[in-house]
Amino acid sequence: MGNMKVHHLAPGFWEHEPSLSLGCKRLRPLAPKLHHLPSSSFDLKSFIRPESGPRKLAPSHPNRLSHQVETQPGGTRWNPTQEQIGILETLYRGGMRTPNAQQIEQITEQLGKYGKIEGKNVFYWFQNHKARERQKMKRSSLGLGHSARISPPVTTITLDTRMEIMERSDEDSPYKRKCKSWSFEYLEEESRSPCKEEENRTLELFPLHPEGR
Amino acid sequence: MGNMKVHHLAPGFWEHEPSLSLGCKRLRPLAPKLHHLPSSSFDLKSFIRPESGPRKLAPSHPNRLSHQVETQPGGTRWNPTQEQIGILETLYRGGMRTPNAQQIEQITEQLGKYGKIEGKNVFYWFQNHKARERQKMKRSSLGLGHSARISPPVTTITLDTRMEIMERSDEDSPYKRKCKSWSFEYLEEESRSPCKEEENRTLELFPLHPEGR
DNA sequence: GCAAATTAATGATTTATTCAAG
DNA sequence: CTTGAATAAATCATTAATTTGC
Repeated sequence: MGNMKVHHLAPGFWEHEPSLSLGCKRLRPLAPKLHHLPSSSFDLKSFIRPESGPRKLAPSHPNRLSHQVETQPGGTRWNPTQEQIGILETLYRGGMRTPNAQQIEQITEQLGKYGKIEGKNVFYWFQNHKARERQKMKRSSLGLGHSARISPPVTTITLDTRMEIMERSDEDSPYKRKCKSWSFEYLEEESRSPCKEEENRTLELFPLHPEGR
Repeated sequence: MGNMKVHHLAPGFWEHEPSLSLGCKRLRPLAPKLHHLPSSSFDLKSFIRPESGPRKLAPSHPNRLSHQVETQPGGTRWNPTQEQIGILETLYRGGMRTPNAQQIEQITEQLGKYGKIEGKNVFYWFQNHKARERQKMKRSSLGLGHSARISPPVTTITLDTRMEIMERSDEDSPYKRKCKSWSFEYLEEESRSPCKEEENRTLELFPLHPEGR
């Protein structure tokens, strides 16, 4: 549940992503966690946003970077630029394995300077990279008993504000649960489906059986 | 792990649901829970909209609701009310297995009438329920060969706008990828750790060692 | 009758797999 | 074949429901 998180409607709210829409789907991030108050209204409504919005983030110049088309065409999947990968790997080597929402947000912001990117891409990158390093390691361990027990030198990198890395365990300890936060997002349906014309049908929610089990 | 949750709301929030039951405990009680708060807030506020305000909606009467106490903010985990579960099960029985973002949003909105809830709770509920039904089925299949091959009647449920149930496959076909939704999540530090006082430390991002192994 | 201790459920995360774009 | 994206399985953790001792 998976994991998810949130917002709304007002125009111009979510920032993320520039316009677009097209075929793509968007997501929504959000949801912070809450510990305390949640504001009342939830924010849930927000989930989806269709569209467009204002963007934000990358302030100025989108640096142009390496390749990457941005225009976005049909939007498909994220295609990281060299710079983005370099930064991510640096972070990974630095010990980061499962960044929290805040960290993801900041990393995304940084990487946004080099090309289009969303928080989920960062999230997935770490998940995949971690998993694949693990496989790779497992595979190679079979082949040889060499151990490179030495841990790599630690480098200090600074990314904007308050981002810190947790301690690094060479191995990446699974299950180290602490607290967490979330964000949820969702993609939007394909919607290519047939009629969608009716915006608010106002149907009723559930029909029957109120049973509560 | 804990986390999130929260509740609170102003008095008169939860509403709906009047009556209730009391003694029944059957399956899930209702309950309110809450503890105090961890606090922390992230700022994802950016994400979310802070609403701040005490707005709220629940108009009128603070009905007494099912119980669910809100008082405490401490958020913990979501505790579904009878009504919420009933609705979710109805949808599940109707064939819904992996609602998309839009659907989650709408379901959340509806369920919000019966108690506090967030989109992620809905998302998780479907994940867990689906998985646990699967286990249950698997377990029982071992015991007996009886088959209850009959599929439950299909019910068509409509939720507000454009929400339709997808076809139902008795079994729930895995990997039927279409679009999806996501979730993001992450941990927040325990923070109980020693100093955390500095909000913006601008720490460095990662410790060193570029070597990743 | 209660409340601590135990157990059963089930909400929330994390890890493992799989699918598919490029 | 590499790797971004998603889903499912495995776990962890917290709360409801029971049980047990006084």
